[in-house]
Amino acid sequence: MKTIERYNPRVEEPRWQKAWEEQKSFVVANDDPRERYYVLEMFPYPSGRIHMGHVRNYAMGDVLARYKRARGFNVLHPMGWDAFGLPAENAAKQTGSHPKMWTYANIDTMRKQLKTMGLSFDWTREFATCDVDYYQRQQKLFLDFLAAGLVTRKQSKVNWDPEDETVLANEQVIDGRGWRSGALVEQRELVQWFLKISDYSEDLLEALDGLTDWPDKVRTMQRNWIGKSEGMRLLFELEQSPMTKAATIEVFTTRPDTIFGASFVALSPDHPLASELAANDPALAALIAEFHRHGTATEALEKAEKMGVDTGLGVKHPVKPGETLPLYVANFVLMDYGTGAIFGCPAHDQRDLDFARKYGLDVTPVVLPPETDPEIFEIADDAYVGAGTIYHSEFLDGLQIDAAKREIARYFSARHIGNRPQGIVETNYRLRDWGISRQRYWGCPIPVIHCETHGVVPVPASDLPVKLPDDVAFDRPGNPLDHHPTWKHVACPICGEPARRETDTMDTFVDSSWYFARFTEPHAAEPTIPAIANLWLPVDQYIGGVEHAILHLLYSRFFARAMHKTGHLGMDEPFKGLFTQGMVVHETYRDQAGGWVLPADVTLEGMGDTRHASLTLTGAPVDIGAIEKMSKSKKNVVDPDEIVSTYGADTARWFMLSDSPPERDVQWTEAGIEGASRFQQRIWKLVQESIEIAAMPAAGMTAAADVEATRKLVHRAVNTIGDDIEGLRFNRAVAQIYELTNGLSKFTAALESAPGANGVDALREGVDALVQLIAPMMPHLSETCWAALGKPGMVADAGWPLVDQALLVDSSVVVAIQVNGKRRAELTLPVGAAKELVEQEVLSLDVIARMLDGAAPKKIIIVPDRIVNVVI
RNA sequence: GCGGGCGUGAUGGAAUGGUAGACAUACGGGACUUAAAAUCCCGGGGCUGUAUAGCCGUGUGGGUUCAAGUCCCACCGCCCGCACCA
Repeated sequence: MKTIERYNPRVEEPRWQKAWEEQKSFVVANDDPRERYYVLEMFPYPSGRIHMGHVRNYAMGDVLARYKRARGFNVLHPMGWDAFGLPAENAAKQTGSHPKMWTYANIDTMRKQLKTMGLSFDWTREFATCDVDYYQRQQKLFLDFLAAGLVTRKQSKVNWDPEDETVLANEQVIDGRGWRSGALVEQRELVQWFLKISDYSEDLLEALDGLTDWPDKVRTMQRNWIGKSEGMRLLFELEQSPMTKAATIEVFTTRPDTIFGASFVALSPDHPLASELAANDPALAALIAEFHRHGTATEALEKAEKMGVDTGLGVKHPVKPGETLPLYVANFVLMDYGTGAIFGCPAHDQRDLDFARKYGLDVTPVVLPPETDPEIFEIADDAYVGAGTIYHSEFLDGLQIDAAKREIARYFSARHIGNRPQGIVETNYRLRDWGISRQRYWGCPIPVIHCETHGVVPVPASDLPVKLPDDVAFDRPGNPLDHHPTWKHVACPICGEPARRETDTMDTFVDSSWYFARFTEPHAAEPTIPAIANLWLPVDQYIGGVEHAILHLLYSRFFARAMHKTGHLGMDEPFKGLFTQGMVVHETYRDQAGGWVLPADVTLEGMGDTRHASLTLTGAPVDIGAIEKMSKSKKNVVDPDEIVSTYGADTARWFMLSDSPPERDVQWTEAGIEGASRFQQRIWKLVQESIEIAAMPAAGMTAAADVEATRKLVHRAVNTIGDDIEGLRFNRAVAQIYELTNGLSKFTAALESAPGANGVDALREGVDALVQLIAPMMPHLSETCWAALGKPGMVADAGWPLVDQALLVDSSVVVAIQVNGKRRAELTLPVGAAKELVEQEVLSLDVIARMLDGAAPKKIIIVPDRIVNVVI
C-alpha cells in the first residue's frame, strides 16, 4: 500500500464551509413543502468570545439538525444574539467604548468563531436583539400587551442592586445578592412596569403536565416556582384597643383544620398595621428596622432565629368565644405572600412551634396521628404535620384532615363579620408579576410617554421605533437615558403639550422571550407573521443549559400565551421538546503563590497518585485542584479557537459528543481531544484503503459468512445510530460508530490479500454508510471522504443510508444458559427454536448434566432467543 | 428542612428485569523504527501462583423474582434546585 496522506482539517474545513455557504445548503424556505422540524439552541450573549459550553451546545443541536435534514425534513436551525444587557454598559464605563460598538464587535468576533465550527445554521435569519429592527417589534408587542391588559404599572417594593443601580427581578436575586454584580440587594419603593404573568399562574402550572418532552427536573422546578397553595383567607376580629382603629386582620392559611390549635396571630414587619403600631412602640420599631436591614432573602435571615414582639393587642379566637390570641409582629412572616399575616398553630407547624417555644405560648395538638393514644401523644421538638384524626376541636373532632378542611370552610363561609364572610377559600401562588423596568441604557425602550394631563400615553404604533439615542454618557451613576439632554423631552401624542418619555428600558429577559418566534420570519414588519410562525412553532427541540430552567423558560411560556392572546401566535407553548445539557468542566491548576493557571500553560505527567503538574515555561510545580465548570475566574478554560486551529472543528465536535451522556457534565481533557483527533485520521485512512482495494483486480470470492457479518454490522449501525441521535443519546451513537469503524477496518485488512468482488461491494457499501453516519458529527471530514469516494454532490444533501430490514434479523442466536440464575454455558441456537428442542440441547450439555448429577431439574425457564435458566 | 437526581473497572461511561463492564481513555506487552512520534497486533474487574475450572463482584443491609446494576424498603455518600410561601 502506498502511504496515505493525513487528513488536514485546516485545509478541508474552510473549503467545505465555503461550499455550504455558496450552495446555500442550510438556507430554509418557509414554503418548502417537506415536513418541518425546528431545532434551536439557546442563543448566546455576545460577551466577547465563544466558550466550550457554546461548542457543546451547538454541536448537539447541529447533530440533530443535520440528521433531521438527512431524513428529509425541512429543518429550521437559526442563530442570533441576545445582545442587550449590562456588561455592554459596564464595558462602556471601564473602557469608554460605546455599548453598541462593543456589542456588534463582539458579535462579529463570535460569528466568525461559530462559522469555523461548520454549524448548519441558516445565517440569513440571523439578528441581534439590539437591532432596531428587532426591538421595534418588541415595542409593538409591548403596546399590544398593554392594550390587552397584560401590562400594569404599580408602586412596588423592588430589589435594588446598589452597584449596578438597577432593579432586579426576584429571579435575579440569588442568596440576597444581585445575579450579575454580586452586591447585597436593598429594598426600594419605585413605580415599575409589570407584565401580568400571574394572570397565567394556573395555566402555566397545569400545562406543565402536557410538556412530556421536557425533563422532569425542569417541570418540577417550575411547579415549585409557581408555588400553588390552596387554603383559606380568614378574617379575625381585633379586641377593641385605643392603639389602633383597625378592627380586623386577614390571615391566609392552608391549614384551617387546625384552627382550634391556634395560639397566636403574627404580622409581617411590613404589614401596614405593624408600621402603624411601631410609631408608638420602640421595641417593635427596632425589630422592623432590623428586619429591613436584612431584607427577606438574605442568607443570614434563613438561619436566623424566630423573633417577634408582642403588640399587646388581642385577637378574638374565631372558634372559641371568649378566648383571646396574642398578636405578634414576627420576622418570619412574609408580607408578599398571602396577606402578610398568619395564625400560629405550633403543634402542627415547625416555624410556629419554634416561635411558641421561644415565647412560652400554648402548644395544643389537634391532629392525632393514626393508631396513637391521645393520652400519650405529645409534641416535643417536632411539629406533627402528617395525616391523622382531628381532636380537641369540638365540631371537627373525628374528621380526617381533608374532611375537616371542608367542614371548617363551610363554617367560616357561613359566618360574617360586618357584611364580609369570615372565611373564603382561596388559592395562592408564589409567582409574582414580572417587573420588567430597568433603569439602564442598553435595553429596549419602553414605548410610553408621561403627560401631565393625560397620564401614561402609549407611543402610537406609527411612531415606532422608539430608538435608543447613540450620544449617551456613562460618566455618572444611574440611567444615561434619564441624563440625556433631549431624548426624553417629547410632545404628548394626545395634546401635543410637552411631556416626558419613559426612560426605563425592558429587562433583557423580554428580548429572549420571543426570539424563537421572530426566527420564523425575521424581517417581517410585524413581530411575527402568524400564519408562518404557526407552521414552525412550537420549537421541536430546544437545547440549552439548565440554568434557564425557571427564568427564561417560564417567561417564554408566558410570552407565547400573551402573543397568542394578542394575535401574534396560534399556540401557548413555545417549546415542545426541551433538553438541558451538562456543563463542560476541567481541572483547576494553581501555582505556588496560589494564583490560578491556564491549562494551556501546564505540563502534566504520570498517572493516578503520581500525577503531577508543572508550568511548561519554568518547570515550577503546579497544584492540581478540583474539576469544576470552566470559568474565567479560575482560568480552567480552553479556548475553542485554539482547539479548532490545532485539531479542527470536527475533532472538537466529536469529543464534545463522545463519552459523557449529553445531560451530564463532560470533562475536557487533552487525552480526550487527542483521541478524537486520532479517530478522525483512522476514518480517513479507512476510506483511502477502501478506495485502493476497490481499485485492485478482484481475486476470487470473499467468504460469504464474512460478507454477511459485515453487512449486518453496517445495517445494524445505521439503524441504531439513527435511533440514538433521535433520542439525543449522542455518546451511544459515537460508540456505535467506533464499533462500525473497527469492524470495517478488520474487514479491510482481510480483503487486502484477497479482494473478492462480493467483499469489495460489501466494503464499499459499509464505507459509504459510515461516511454518511459521521456527517452529523464530523461534517467536514464526511464531505472530504464523500468527495474522495467519488460520490456525486455533497453529503449535506445526500440523505440517510437505507436500512435493509432483512439484515437486522439473525438466523441463529447465542443463548446464555444459566443454572439457578448463574451463567454456566452458551448455546448457539436457531432463532425461534422450539422449546422442546432448546430443553433437549440444554440438558445434553456437559456442564448441565454434571450439575444435575442425574436428578431432574425442578424447572426450566426459557426466554426465547435470549436466555435459559435451569432451576435445580 | 423540602424537592429532584446520582452511586458500575484506573478513568469517562454501556447494559427493554435476561451473558455486567459495550465503546473510549489511561496502562501493560509485542511488531515496525537507528530512535521517537504515528500506526498495527495482543492483554486486561478482583481473587484462587497456572485456568479450557471455580469463587466473589454494580455504595451498604434487607426484600420481591426462575433471574436484580435495573423493581421495593431502610441506611450511607455525593450533586443540583428551592428555601421561614403559613
